[in-house]
Amino acid sequence: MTLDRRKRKILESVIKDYVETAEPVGSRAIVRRHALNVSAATVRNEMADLEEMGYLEQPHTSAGRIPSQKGFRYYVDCMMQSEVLSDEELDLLQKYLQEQAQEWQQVFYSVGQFLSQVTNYASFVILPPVKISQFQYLQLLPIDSGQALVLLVTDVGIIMHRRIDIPEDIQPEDLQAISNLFNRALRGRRLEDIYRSDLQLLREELKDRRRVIDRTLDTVEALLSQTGEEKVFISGALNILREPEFKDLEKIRRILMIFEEDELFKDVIPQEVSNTVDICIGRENESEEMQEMSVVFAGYHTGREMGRVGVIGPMRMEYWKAAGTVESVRIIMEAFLRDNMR
Amino acid sequence: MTLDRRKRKILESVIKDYVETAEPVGSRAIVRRHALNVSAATVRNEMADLEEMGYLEQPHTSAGRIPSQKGFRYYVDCMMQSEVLSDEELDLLQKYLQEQAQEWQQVFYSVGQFLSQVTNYASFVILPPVKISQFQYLQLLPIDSGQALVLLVTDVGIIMHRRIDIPEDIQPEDLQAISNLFNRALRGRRLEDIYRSDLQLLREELKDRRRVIDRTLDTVEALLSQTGEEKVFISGALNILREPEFKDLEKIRRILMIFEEDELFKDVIPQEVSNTVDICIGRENESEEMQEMSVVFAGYHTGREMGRVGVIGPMRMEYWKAAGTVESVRIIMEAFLRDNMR
DNA sequence: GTTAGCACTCTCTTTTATTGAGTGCTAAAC
DNA sequence: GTTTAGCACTCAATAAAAGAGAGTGCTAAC
Repeated sequence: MTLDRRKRKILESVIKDYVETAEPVGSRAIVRRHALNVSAATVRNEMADLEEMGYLEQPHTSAGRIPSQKGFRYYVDCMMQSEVLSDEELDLLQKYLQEQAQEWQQVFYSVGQFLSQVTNYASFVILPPVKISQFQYLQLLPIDSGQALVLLVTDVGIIMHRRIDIPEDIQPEDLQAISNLFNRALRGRRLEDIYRSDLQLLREELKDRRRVIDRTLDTVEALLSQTGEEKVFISGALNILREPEFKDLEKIRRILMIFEEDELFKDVIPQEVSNTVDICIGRENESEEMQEMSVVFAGYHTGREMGRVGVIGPMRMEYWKAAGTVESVRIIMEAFLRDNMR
Repeated sequence: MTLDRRKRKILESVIKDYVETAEPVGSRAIVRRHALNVSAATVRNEMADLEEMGYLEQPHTSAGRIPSQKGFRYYVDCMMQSEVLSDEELDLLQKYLQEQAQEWQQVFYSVGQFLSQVTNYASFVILPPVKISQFQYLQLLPIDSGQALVLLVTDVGIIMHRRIDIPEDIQPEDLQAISNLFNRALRGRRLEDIYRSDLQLLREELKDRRRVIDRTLDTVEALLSQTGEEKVFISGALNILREPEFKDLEKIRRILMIFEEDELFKDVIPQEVSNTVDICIGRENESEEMQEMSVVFAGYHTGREMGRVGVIGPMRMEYWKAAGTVESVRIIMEAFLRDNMR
């Protein structure tokens, strides 16, 4: 499992060159471009060894070598040095964040934009599901004669709303009373608990009361029913069109469709995330369609919840750059959320 | 400018076959597939005429003919019979609308989904800019100690909100008083007028009053500053990957990037829209990137505002189907908005 | 253990033939 | 005058053949 110094150097050279050129790398090219003090023939012997060990493979007999999935894995595990963000990139990220600091969701969007711009891969930011946060506040507001707004605010300041019809004769005080009713019953409860049980109880309790209460209950239920979903921001998905290994339009279409459909996409990214950068290479991905792609990602905390952030690119990926960028972004984003939001 | 019966029949045959197969159409194929009571030689002569007149063109000498842009234009203007939605399609549209009827914006999204699914082209729905609608209602709501929500509701029920910091000691009644202040001053005014002038006046008038008022003014201004944008829903953009004429990945990327960026996209669709279906074929489009695509669109009314809806596909498009579908959708959507919303 | 040398392999590119769909033109038929 | 059969001709697309070149694996010498 452990390789000697020279083999490692050669493996690294193959990876670097292949990532850059997308072409198989030959022995001569390696001695020329990387200061190996040996001849091409020696490199050839070493490469033959590396192939036998499974770290390299040959598209056909008379071609150079390309790194195998196992080769990338070894590199990532045992040799890679993450490349940290440059000062310019840090400035850029700060600018992105500054500009869009007002709205909670905008922060994630900006981070995604930054990630895809800096890495040239598709980036994603998956927000923690809303259902874990707490009910803080419900307010019924009259908007028009016969219409009211049901407004629901969570402890992290997420706001949901929907309009309902109400009888014309109802007074603002009544609406306020109903709001208070809900607030007394639900304040501080987790949304998922409310959805699962509290709402039922409340419904029992309030049976045969006013129509508006029923409507409100229904509306709250409808609003909560969506809180299980995790919002996804994807940027730079079209970058894969630039990768020379993707020529098959039907394959591209399938991948882009996953990027388009949040529900599909979420299943592509592993659920269990740690706080450190994790990497799935090629067939390590569970998803059928992602067998030729790699995912570099990390979990991030927003208070007690956890979201996921990362990039997706071809297996022939600049892992060092991607890993460093994702890691930096994770840290800066966490800090930003802690300091500027709520 | 006017073609005799037989020439029209032949032009139509070429268009139908070419749209279906994406291959140049030969004289023999025409007599075989369409019940022309003449020989291939006759058709050849007619086709030569049509080519000379500019309605057909030949990729190379020994190929069949394909319709030129002018040919499509003639067909669309003088021969086309729009194909109305089938009963199943109408049912499907109803289902889409029923399911998503709750939220104003969802309606447009559903309509877009339907359009792209039925036509297999990319669809778009451009919403009228919010700024034309009227200020109905502003409410300051305390959420947390030191935080309040500024809530702005328009006459068509669009809701905008943002959180602001407020002094801890401020009372709910104060917030209500400030809300009332704004409401008295702004109710019924158009958002764009408020943004352009009223807000300035109000600022003068309220100078040196409480900090919260200032904050609120700033927030309202910030909210209104975005109301000039027209929201765009696009569906089925990836359908273009299926069209055989699009093989060049760089070209595809440029087109998809336009679909991704609302600001770019809006410029691709003509501004002046009537209430009937309009068609831009190939180079009739102003946009550089859309020279090989066609747009079938119509304007729709939502009260006094006007939005745009339509589909985008290759020049080799089923115009009859697209035009009929867009027209039906426009009518049904207008009716639905009128009856179910507000 | 390392390296020069060389035969060998296999893709990629270029060249050459072959095929076939489709045209345009001419002359005869209607 | 219009239509049609017939035929030579054109040109892309496909297939087959030839050539070039990058790179390997192996052998033998250092």
